[in-house]
This record gives sequence, C-alpha cells and structure tokens, in this order.
Amino acid sequence: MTDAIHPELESLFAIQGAEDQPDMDGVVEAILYLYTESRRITKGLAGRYGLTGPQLAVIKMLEPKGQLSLSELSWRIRAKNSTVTGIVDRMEREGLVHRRRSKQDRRVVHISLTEKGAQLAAEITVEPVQIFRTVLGELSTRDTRDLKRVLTRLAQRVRELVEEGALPSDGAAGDEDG
Amino acid sequence: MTDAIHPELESLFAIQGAEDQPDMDGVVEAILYLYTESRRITKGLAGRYGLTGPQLAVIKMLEPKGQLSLSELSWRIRAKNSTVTGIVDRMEREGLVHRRRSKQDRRVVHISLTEKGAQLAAEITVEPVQIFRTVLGELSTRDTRDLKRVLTRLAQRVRELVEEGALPSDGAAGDEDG
DNA sequence: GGAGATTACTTCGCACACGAAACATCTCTC
DNA sequence: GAGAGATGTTTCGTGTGCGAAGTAATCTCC
Repeated sequence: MTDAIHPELESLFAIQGAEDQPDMDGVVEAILYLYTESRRITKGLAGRYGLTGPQLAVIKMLEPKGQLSLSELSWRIRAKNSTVTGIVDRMEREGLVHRRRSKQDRRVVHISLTEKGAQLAAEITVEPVQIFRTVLGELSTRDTRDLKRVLTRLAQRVRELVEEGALPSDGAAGDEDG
Repeated sequence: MTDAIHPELESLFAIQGAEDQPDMDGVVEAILYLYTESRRITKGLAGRYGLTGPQLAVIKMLEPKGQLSLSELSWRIRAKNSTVTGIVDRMEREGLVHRRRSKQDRRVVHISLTEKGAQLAAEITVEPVQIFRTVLGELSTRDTRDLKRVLTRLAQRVRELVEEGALPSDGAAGDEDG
C-alpha cells in the first residue's frame, strides 16, 4: 500500500531546534500530527476496499460528478497530470474507471466510473473527514473561529513572503549532479 | 526531484464538502497549505545543493551527531527502515555518507557523513524553519498561544479517538452513518 | 488561413514510501 | 550451548509523486 509520512517536514522543523520559541514546536508538531494521522486514516479506510488513498479520492470525486477530465481531477486532488495519469492507468486496469476522449475537444480525456467503480463508491459511505468534523465540533465555537483566524493569517503571511521571494523557495545556484 | 503534495489529504476533506461547518474548511485548507508550502520550501532549498528533501534531512541530522544507526535515522525522520535504506544507498553512491558495521552489534549499521557530506552540511546554513518562525513571530503572543492551545487540543482528541478505535483507522468498522 | 504559441495528456526517468519476507545476528531459556 | 525468538537491515514488489520532454489538438495573431 502506498503511504508516506514525508520525513522532510519533520526534519525541516527538527533541524537545530527552536528553543527560542518553544510555542512553535507545539504548533508544528500538532500540524504534523494532524496531517499524518489523517493520511493514516484515509489509507486504512481505502485499504478495506482494496484501494489506495488517491484511488479512493478519485472515486469519491467522480461519484457525484459523473465524469471529470484528467486535468480537473488533477486539480481537485492537488496532483500533477503525470501523477494522475498513472493512478487512472491502474484504476482502469482494475476496471474501476473508463477513459473517454471528449468530442468537443479531442485533447481532453474524460474519466468516469465503471459499473464496478460506481458500486464500490456507493459502498464506501464513511467519510474520514467525519472524525475531524467531530473533533472540531467538540471545540467551542470561539476556539474554532480563533483557530481558523490565526491559521488563515499564518498561511496568508507565508504566501505573501513566498511571493515576495523572501523565502528560499527556489532559486539558482551551484552544483548539480543528479 | 522528489516531491509530493499527497492528494489524499485534500480529497479527504474535499469529499462531499462540509457545508454545515464552514469554519472547518478554512482550518483544513490552512493546514494543508502550510504543510505543502513547507515541503516546497525544503525541496527548493535542498535542490540548490543537489539534494532531495529527505537527503537534506539526513545530512542535517547526522551533522551534530556524527553517526547514527539506520534505525535511529529512520525514527528521527519518521520513515521506515526500508525507505531509509534506499535513501542511504543513493547518498552513499553520491559519496555523501558512509556505512559502517557496528562492532558491538554486528546487525547494526552506522551511518556517518563523508568529508564531502560534512562540507555540504556546513555549507547549508539556512533553516527553512526560519520562515515559519518569522511568521509566527509576527503573530501576537496571544495568537501564538491560542494557536498552540487549540491545535494541541485538537491533536490530542484525534489521538484519543484513534486509540479508542472509534475511527476507521484500520480493522473493523467503528461508526456508521451512511 | 497558416505559423507559432498554448493546452491536454502521456511517457520516461528518478526518488521516495510502504509492507512483507529474507537474512544475519543477538539474546534468552532451558 | 543449542534451539527459539527477537532485532536490525536489506530486498522485493507496488504505488505514488514530480519534472522534462514528446505528441496531438486547439487557439491566436498576423
């Protein structure tokens, strides 16, 4: 099964500690935990039906829409086309989805569920998100709002800094060897 | 280069929307954004030195310690041994690290930086975490504390629920609502 | 209306990432 | 001290995940 904890994130924050701002560790650790735990839950749920995480995502994405182009699918699951091509390949091989060339624009490929895929989708009713909704529901309204406010602000600032180029997001330099 | 946005998470939360708790979307989106952005930054930084994210993690992990067993390394970067074996293989091939069998326990393999690896480690002084520290620093103390408090509570509750088996993490079905 | 740019998708090569199983070594028990 | 079990690492198979380059179709601009 495919899983991934993505060590970089951990390491990213673990490097050389941040003793001068102890609060940050808690924040980062919590974010990391929530992220990885949600992945584990998704994986476990998908695995019961012989699916992988991304495959479950695709199926549940297609279920209400009927069909989506590969690009739409990519956008929705936040992956690149080349990644989704592979996922769809394997799902097609398993008989879960169909590929159909669009007649309007023959570059476009429409992905849709097969009978088998649709049945499977209908069978999977549990939403992993339920857990998080439950837990968030247990927080006071004020807490939830605070959380959203602060997190959103945080994300916004990072986004601004990234766009300003103040961050080492990418750039030129030096040696390359593969 | 290795990268991964991990579509499952997005999809996990995107499935069927959560209109009844609009606040959640913002929270989830912010967490997702912070996670993916941090990964992008790490990747960009590592890429400048011809490294991948996990490789940078390993190098910076080894730098202060001198050497670590493969298992210790795995534990620290939150990955499995079989994953780290591959990472170390590639780094060894690039001449960045050494493998050495322990004399105390000949099952154990110690990983240490080569000259080249150590030089590279010394060269990489920028901490990606800096950005987040900066941004968190811009928040008021109150905001930071609130954030930590709420996030920690959130993570704690999810952890509890997971341990209670109330979640579809794996194994038998717990709750049904569909 | 045709050359060049753009868009949609696929292919290829590489690097994770995991679990299961194989191996080697150590430890524990009798 | 020999067998049973535990532990550390590697090997294998599968599935993401990305970027670069390739192909085909559409669009744009002159």
